[in-house]
Amino acid sequence: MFGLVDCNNFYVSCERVFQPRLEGRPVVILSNNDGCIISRSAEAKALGLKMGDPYFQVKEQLRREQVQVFSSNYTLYGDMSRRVMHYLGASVPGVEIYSIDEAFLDLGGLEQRLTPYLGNLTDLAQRLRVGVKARTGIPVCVGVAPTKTLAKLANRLAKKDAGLGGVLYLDSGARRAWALGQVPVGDVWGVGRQYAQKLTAAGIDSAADLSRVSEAWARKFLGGVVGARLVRELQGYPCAGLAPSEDGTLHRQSISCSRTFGRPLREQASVLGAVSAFVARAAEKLRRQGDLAHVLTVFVSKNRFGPAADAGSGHSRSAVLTLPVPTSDTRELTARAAQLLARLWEPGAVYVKAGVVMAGLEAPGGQQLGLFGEAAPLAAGAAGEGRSAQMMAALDGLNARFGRGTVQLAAALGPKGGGPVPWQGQAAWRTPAYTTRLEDLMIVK
DNA sequence: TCTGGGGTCCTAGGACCC
DNA sequence: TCTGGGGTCCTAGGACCC
Repeated sequence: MFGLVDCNNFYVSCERVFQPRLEGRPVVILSNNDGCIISRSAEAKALGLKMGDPYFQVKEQLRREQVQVFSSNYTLYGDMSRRVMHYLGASVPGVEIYSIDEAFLDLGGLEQRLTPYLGNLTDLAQRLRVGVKARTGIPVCVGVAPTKTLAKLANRLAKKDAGLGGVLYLDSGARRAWALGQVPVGDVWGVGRQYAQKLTAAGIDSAADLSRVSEAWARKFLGGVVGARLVRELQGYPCAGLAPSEDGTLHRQSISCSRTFGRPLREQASVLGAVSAFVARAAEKLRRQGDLAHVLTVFVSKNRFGPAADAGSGHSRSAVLTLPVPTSDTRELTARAAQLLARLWEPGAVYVKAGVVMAGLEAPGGQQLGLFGEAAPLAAGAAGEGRSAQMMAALDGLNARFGRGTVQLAAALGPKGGGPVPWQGQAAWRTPAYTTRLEDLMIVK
């Protein structure tokens, strides 16, 4: 049996924890660069504001309706997320962190172990909900069902129907059938815009309808094996297990960093500065995960909304490099990224965004084995790697202690003589890092 | 003027190998 | 005339997720 815990309007909820005056009022959080709406309170949703609405398009409405607007504060959200996940991890046998605001729970066999005193899985889910709220201030809903897909569906209903008290357990065939009938096919986990269109055109409107299509049909029209699994999961046959997240962190298979610039850039030096800063950030994440990258990608994008951007595609170009030796050294990665950027560069072009992706991640050590598994005789190289690791550890230590960007490569610095960094974007309404910066600690007088 | 960022998995096709 | 069948790796692209 799976549980799915989902934080309600997570980013808004995080802000509300530290600003109780926001309770009951419409609140939205904006994406990086204050570009789009990415989190909305229930009151904001009721005003018709949509996920992804560009800020400049709804600016007037926000002002008129006195909506409280905030830039995103990922330092705060990340820390709040850790607290929620830690509590969940301490409360049930297995937790898979699915995203910053969602976690799957392993509730297998738990029903049998619950005593009359402890109650059933609904009671357990209810206790978790109350516990998270009491310890972190974050409201959550819980869905419980025999498959992940059904747990997501149950969670969705628990969130929508206030009468359920934030928890829904699909404990019988009858209840599952009822739940499937409640949910439009486009709201099923794994059905996006394209598939929803295809499905409704075929007369499949609800999750219940979708649960009745044949496997062959699902394979043909819903992306092959993915679609087949999706339908099986709706029928109650689990196709995915729980992958517990060790020590409360998420291990990723690729790590990236990308940003839309504060303003369009046409000078290669400026874009190189941005790319260097992105490499530094991504390499930091890479080292925190304890991995080396074998594959490096750099991409640059032109404005995809401009008049020239017909057909929508072709606004982005990327270059990929398989590194001779996997690394997490910012200096090595920056040099390689600069080469890739030079390869991509179109003179005269105007770029609005760039990014780097590190993939082919592996733990140190494994890559040095020779053909027959023996340690390769790379004494000099190994010593070099030791020095590199020491240097990077020192870099990370200083930046952790004195703030991000205290020590960085010259390539990632802004223009000489200070002034605004050309690639840095807007964050006009960012709240303090209440929980992670001593200077930002809330003082209660 | 202004339209996010960071992920996952799967498929298909080509090159190359034995 | 006949035109294998595995396998790998790589790239590009598509769809989805929060």
